[in-house]
Amino acid sequence: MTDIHKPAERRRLSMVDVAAHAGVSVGTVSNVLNRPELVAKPTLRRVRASIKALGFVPNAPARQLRGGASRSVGVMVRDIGNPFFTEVLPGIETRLSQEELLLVLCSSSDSVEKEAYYLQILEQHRVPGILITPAGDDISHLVELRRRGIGMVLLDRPGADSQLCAVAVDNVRGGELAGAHLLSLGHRRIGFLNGPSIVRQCADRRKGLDNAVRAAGLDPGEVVTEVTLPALTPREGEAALERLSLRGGPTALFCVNDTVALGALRGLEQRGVGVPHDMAVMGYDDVEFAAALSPSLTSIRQPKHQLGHAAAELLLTDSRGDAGHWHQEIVFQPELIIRASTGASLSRPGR
Amino acid sequence: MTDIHKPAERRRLSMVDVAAHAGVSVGTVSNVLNRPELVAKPTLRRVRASIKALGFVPNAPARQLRGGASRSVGVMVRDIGNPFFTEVLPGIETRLSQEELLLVLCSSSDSVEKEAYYLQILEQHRVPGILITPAGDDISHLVELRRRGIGMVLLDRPGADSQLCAVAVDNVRGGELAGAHLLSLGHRRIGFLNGPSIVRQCADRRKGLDNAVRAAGLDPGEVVTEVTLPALTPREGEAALERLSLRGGPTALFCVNDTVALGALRGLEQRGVGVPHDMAVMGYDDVEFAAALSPSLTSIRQPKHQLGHAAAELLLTDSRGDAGHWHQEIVFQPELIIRASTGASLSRPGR
DNA sequence: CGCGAGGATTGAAATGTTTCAAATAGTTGG
DNA sequence: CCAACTATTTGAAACATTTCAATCCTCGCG
Repeated sequence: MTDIHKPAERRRLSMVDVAAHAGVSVGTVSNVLNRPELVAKPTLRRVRASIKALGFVPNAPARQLRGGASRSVGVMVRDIGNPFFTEVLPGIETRLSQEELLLVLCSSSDSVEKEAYYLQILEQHRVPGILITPAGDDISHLVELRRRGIGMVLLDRPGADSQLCAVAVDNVRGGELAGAHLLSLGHRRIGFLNGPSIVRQCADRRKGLDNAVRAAGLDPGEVVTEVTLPALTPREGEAALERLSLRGGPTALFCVNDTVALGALRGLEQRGVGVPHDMAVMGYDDVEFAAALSPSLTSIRQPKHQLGHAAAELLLTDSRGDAGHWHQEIVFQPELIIRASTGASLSRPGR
Repeated sequence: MTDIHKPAERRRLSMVDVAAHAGVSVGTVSNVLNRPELVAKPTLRRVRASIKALGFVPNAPARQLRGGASRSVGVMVRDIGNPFFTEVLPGIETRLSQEELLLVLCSSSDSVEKEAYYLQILEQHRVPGILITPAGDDISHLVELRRRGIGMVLLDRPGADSQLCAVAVDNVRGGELAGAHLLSLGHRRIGFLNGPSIVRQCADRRKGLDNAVRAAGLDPGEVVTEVTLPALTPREGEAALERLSLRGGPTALFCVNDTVALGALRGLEQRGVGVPHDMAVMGYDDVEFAAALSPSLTSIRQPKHQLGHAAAELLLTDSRGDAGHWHQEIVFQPELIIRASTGASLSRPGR
């Protein structure tokens, strides 16, 4: 007969209480929880009954204090609002939940300081690993964390020369695909709505675009007009149009991601600029909604779910500290998805 | 001169090491960290120098063991892939990060078992609070957790009779708005692409739709044809069209959310059904991309950022266990956003 | 010169686990 | 009936903190 008289017990139950209730030692209770095969059947039953009767819930921090690393991994993104991350997250979550790992989500909001702050907290929590899309260009602090024993995998960012594992999509190649596509349609003046060039992905896509222009025997300086947005949101995408002379300016717009393209599309419609006739537009990422936009958006597809899954996988091996594992880099290839917004069957851009 | 000879020290540093290095007791080190005002200036300097020199990082689990509750709150969503949650998350994150709280993200994938599993882990971690969109209809287990001292706030779900705080948008009202809009355009046969009715939001929106139909003096059984989707994804939205006799069937489609509407739009286009002329379509949530779809999507707007922010706020007061705080419910009002997909200026649905 | 006040520091208990060597009980073979 | 095992169980140390009563100084004042 378990009978709780106290209306609201102050102290939470511990294994000591369970042990007393079941008439065994704490060591045995611990064994029931962690190595039940060592415990005799009847004892097992009895202890389990006590646990249930008392409503005992093990204390994870205490466990961890003794045991070592935590069961949560950190995932740091630059902006949770970005649908790209939303589509990568399920891939990560799927893999982590298989390992019964908790996912601690941090958003650096593109601030190096906030990133540093969160990293510090994660280290204090003794997480076994961190999956991160760094806010800044310098990743030496990440290498340092890795050296201190925290698994570290760069997400959507090449590890390059550094000692870090990385999972990325080839952004230079993506930029090339986009550039080549627009050039093949006859465009010779391309507006590039880009993010800040300290963001690696942005810089790489620009590089790819330039490569494509040069490959066509043209001068990037002549062909490409870049507008740098402070943030990759629809609002900024729309606002960026102001800084671009629409008439007599570019005949095509390459947006550094679909979110920006969405804003651009909205803005162009308001200004009565027809897409793709007056202006071709393409995005990047091929997020879920790209195909359903008006007009449907040509984009560069990234295997987002796979990206997340592979990153999680790599993090698992990295944080296990498997011998024989040094840094590894997985690079996925982007894919050009042609849709209406670039009017692929266009003879020559108007005017 | 701090000189580390060991190539890779096994044991991590603890406050004991810092104390030794600085020539003080551990108690003092602790004071430096937690109540620096109690410590004499020179000592403070010395200890801080030692911390830096040794690279000491406090151990959060140990801290918590002594101190009590953790600095992480749980956020349980039904599906991280759903853009609705993506747009709610920033609101939550903003508020939590102000309190220097970590956000542990759990996705129940609409499984009651997975939800229960995660809740158990969160309880073990002694989180001070949980923000949750429950997977099932029964929330008694949540009330129980609350009783055990874990702050609990229902997200996007009315707390109703129960003892829980809740932040929600009035889904019945949303359904009414949608229904009234379609009816006012002359539609008399409405297809409703709904989710499983155990999901509260789905059931409520249906109820609202029926209300609107009745308010117009009509019989919901005649007007509404519901198709129940197993999951609220574009894919399922598209597939659902098969189960609806498009010709001679409904003249309008109400989709339980924008993600489903996106799929429906895609499917209708493939089948050559013109929107809004042959079929009016509306969604729910008014997510970021709704305005830019082809055609732009009429939807029911929910104040998503506010929703997240308010939920986090409520959770903070609830987990502080402030006296004078009992359960509180915040209900936001949805708003009808009319766009092209319902062809608002339509005389009468064709055929 | 002695005393008390008050600031600074210390030492040890307490937190809830896990782990492991040692103790105990139970069983089998001789 | 004992020895030698084996299967269980136990008790205490260890983990890294925080907290708090107790101690130690150092001044200032009478």
